[in-house]
Amino acid sequence: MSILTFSQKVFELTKNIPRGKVTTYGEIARALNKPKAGRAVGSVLNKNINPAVPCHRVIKSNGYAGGYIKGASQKTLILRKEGVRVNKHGIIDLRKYQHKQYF
DNA sequence: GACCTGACTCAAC
DNA sequence: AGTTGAGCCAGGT
Repeated sequence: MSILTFSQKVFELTKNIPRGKVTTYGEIARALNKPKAGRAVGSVLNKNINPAVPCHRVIKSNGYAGGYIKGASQKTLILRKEGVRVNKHGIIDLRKYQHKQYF
């Protein structure tokens, strides 16, 4: 049993994602040994307001940006600004930009 | 404690 | 290769 709540762990892992890289909701879930909790991860980040937690770097497993408190368009805008290439269809190449430290 | 919600995922069409 | 539906989980009511 750990002292940190699920939410706290999600936030901590998200903080570790470097600029110019991304990870997926599912990956964070797997890193927490809960491979099927991707949806719960999204629910947690949905409430994030802390700028120290770069939740815009967490995207869907299919390459789409996914949701964002300020709108999905803002999310892709910030990612591009950080050097992540997002094609005209809003798709991000995970093979190239995914942060793999959790493995 | 049952019920509902959602920034998800993946196998199966 | 795009869509669909069922499964799953934490949190809030």
